Amino acid sequence: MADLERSAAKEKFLNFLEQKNLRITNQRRAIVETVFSTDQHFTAEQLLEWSRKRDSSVSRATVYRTLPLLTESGLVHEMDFGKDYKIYDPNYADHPNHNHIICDDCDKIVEFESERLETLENEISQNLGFTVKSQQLRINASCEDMKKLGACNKKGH
Amino acid sequence: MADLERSAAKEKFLNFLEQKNLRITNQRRAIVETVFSTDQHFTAEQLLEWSRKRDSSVSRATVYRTLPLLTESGLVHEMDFGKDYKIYDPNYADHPNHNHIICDDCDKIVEFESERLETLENEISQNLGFTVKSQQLRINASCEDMKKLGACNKKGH
DNA sequence: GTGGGTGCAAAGTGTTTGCAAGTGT
DNA sequence: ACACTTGCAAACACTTTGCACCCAC
Repeated sequence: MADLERSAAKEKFLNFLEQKNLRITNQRRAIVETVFSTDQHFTAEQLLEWSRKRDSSVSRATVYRTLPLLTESGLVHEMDFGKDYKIYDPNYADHPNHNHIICDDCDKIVEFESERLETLENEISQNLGFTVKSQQLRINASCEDMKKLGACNKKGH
Repeated sequence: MADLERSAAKEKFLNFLEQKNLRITNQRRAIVETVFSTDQHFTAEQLLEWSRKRDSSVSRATVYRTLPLLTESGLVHEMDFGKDYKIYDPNYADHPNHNHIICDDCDKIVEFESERLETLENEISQNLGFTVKSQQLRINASCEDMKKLGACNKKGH
């Protein structure tokens, strides 16, 4: 579904590097291609592992140094779900205001958007005298219905 | 305002310990009294510092070992605002569904509650086939209006 | 008395950084 | 060539844990 969007994102990021006079190295290319060839959320460690399949010379340091560039470019979103590592979301540019429900049983993460929610958030913030820069709604839940349908995989990842 | 609620919370926690056959030591007493004598959010390190004023024998290890008990008891809420340390909120029992706006400029945290928000969240979750266990809305914002009123303290802490 | 609790310091974990060598432009 | 990048390993910041001693019950 998102093949075109993904290669567009890759393109955008390479432009972003150019504009900042940053170099397009083989390692960065491998990382960027990895990021924008998946729809999945990932951790820094996963990104390292996957990127190394494309270019085994990619180091942990380079991954950690590239992630801030990706988030700064606005194409990837950094999230915190209360685990001790951060989770990155490559779908950010397409859906900048999506929220997440996490199943506490199987760690499944489902994204959703809601205009009503956004409107309400802006309203509340304005009443409190703030200007919203970003919002993040995190709902921890159990997907009981999914379990009944056999879709909740307790084994986690 | 919350003096009665706070000593009630302390009481509840001591009961919680009893029920689990855990001991009420001087160190735990110092930590608990510290927690429930403030309205402020705090970090583990701050809790250590404050607790040591009551009992200098409190160690970092004991603080870190007591915090999970406090959250397990439901009287304190653990939160993650994307910093590299966790923030604890002793107001949880009184207002279990409050949300937070963080001013990115001065790190000020403002709590708020909204019934409409809760209703909306539950509705969305149900539609997606989840049963909500907890929700956490975090809004990052800038308190420009507050600055105009002189209430935004850029110096942070 | 005994099983849980404590302080200490060492170990862990995810992430950042100093440095010398390498490389895109 | 020059400045930006890299890999490595050491450094970091926060949190957890092994151990021998201690103490609430």
